Amino acid sequence: MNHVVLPIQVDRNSPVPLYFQVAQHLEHMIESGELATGTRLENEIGLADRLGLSRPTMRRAIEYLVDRGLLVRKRGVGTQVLHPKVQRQIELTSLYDDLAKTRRNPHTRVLSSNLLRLTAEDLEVQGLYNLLRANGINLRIAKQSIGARAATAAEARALGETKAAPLLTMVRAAYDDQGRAVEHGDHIYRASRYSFDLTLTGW
Amino acid sequence: MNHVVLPIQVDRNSPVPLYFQVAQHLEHMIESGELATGTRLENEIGLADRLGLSRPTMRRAIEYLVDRGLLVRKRGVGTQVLHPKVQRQIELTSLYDDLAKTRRNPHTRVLSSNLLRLTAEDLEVQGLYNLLRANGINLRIAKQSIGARAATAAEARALGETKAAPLLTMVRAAYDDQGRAVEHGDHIYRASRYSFDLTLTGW
DNA sequence: GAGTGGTCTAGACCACTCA
DNA sequence: GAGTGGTCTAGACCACTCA
Repeated sequence: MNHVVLPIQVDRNSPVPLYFQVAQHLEHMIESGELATGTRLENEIGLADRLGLSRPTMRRAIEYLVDRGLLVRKRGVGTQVLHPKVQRQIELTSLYDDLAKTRRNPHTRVLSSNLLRLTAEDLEVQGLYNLLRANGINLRIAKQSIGARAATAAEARALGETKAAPLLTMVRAAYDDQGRAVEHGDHIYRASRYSFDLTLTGW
Repeated sequence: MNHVVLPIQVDRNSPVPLYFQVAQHLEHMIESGELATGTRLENEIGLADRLGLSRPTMRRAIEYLVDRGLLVRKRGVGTQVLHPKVQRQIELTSLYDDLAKTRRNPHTRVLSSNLLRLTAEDLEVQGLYNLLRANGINLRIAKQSIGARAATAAEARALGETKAAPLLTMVRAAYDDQGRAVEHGDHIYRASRYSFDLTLTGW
C-alpha cells in the first residue's frame, strides 16, 4: 500500500456533480503541489469506498484529469500524478496533433547529429517519434510555442529563401508518460510554404 | 419520431469495445454524408435498445463523438449531427483555447466597422465572444490556420513595426452549436511581441 | 407533461502488469 | 496469482426544454 490518503469530502447537497467535486479537489491538490509528480493514487475501488462513491463516479473524476493531462493511468499498474503545475500554462483538454498527415512526402536531411545511439540514417528513414515509440517511450504531453521571425542569412540559405524572409518558428517540449522530458525541439518553417492547421472544440 | 434509423450492428466477439464499434460506425456515416448536418439521432435509450446495448455503453459512444465535435447534444432537446466532413480537416479531440487569459490588459481600437447592430463601443469594451454569448450564440468548433508573412507598408505603420517586419497570421472560422458559421477572422500579430502557446495531450 | 440528456449506483467479467 | 484499470449491464432519480 504505497499511496497517499486523499483528504477529500464530497457535498451531496451541492448542485455540483460528485465526480466534478472530486476532480476539482484533485486538480487543486496537484496544482498546489500537495500531490507531487509521480505520486501514486490508491486504486479506484479503494478511493470510491473511502469517499463513499460508486466506482463509476470515482472513475469519471479520474478520467477527467487524465484527459487534461494531470494524471496517467495504466492497466495493471495504477494511477499516477503526471506533471507539476509549471508545465501547465494554458487551460485545455486534449488535442491530437496530426500535422504529420499534411506532409505528403516527408524526408529528412541530417545536417549534423550528436545524439547518442541514433544514426543519421535512423532519423532519415524512420522519423523521430517512431524511433521513440519503438524504444518504449510513450509521449503524453507537449508544450508548443508558435511564433515568427525573420530568417538569418544562414537559415535563408539552407531553406532557399530570400534574405530576412519571414519564418514560422515552433519550440516544443514533450514529456512521456512518466513525466520525463523526452524531446526539446526548435523548429523553423518557410512561412511561404507552411502553416499550422488546428481544429478547436469544446468551448 | 423525427429521426433516422441507424443500420449499425455490433460484433460481440470482436476485441474492439462495443462503444468504440458504435462510435466508429457513426463517425463513418457522418464523414460519408450518410448522416447529414442537422440530422437528429434517436434518444440514447432508444438507440441502446435498438442496438442491444446498455444505455451507458451507447452514451459512451455518443460522448466520444461529442468530444470530437461531430455531434452536439442538449439536455431536454436531443442529439444532432454537427458539421459536415469538409470542416474536419485535422484529426483531434478537444482543445480549450485559452489564449485570452495570456493577455494582461486587452483593449480594442476599432479602425472601421460595418457589422450590423454592433457599435464600436460594444466591441471596445466587451470583446467579441462575450457579445456573442450574451446573444445566445454558443461557439462549438473552430478551424484555425497559423502562418507568417512580411508586413505590408500599411500594416507596419498601424502596428508600429519596421518595414516588412515578420507578422504572425491567424485565420479562423468558428461555428456555433447549430453548425452555423459564426465568425470569420483574419488576424495579424507582431511577431516580435506575440506567440501562440499550446499544450497538447492525449497521444 | 412528455421527452431528452446528466448523474449516480452496485454490481459483473475481463485483460493486463509484475513480482 | 494478486492487483490494477477497461468494459459492460440494468437499473434509478433528476434537471432541463418545449409545446
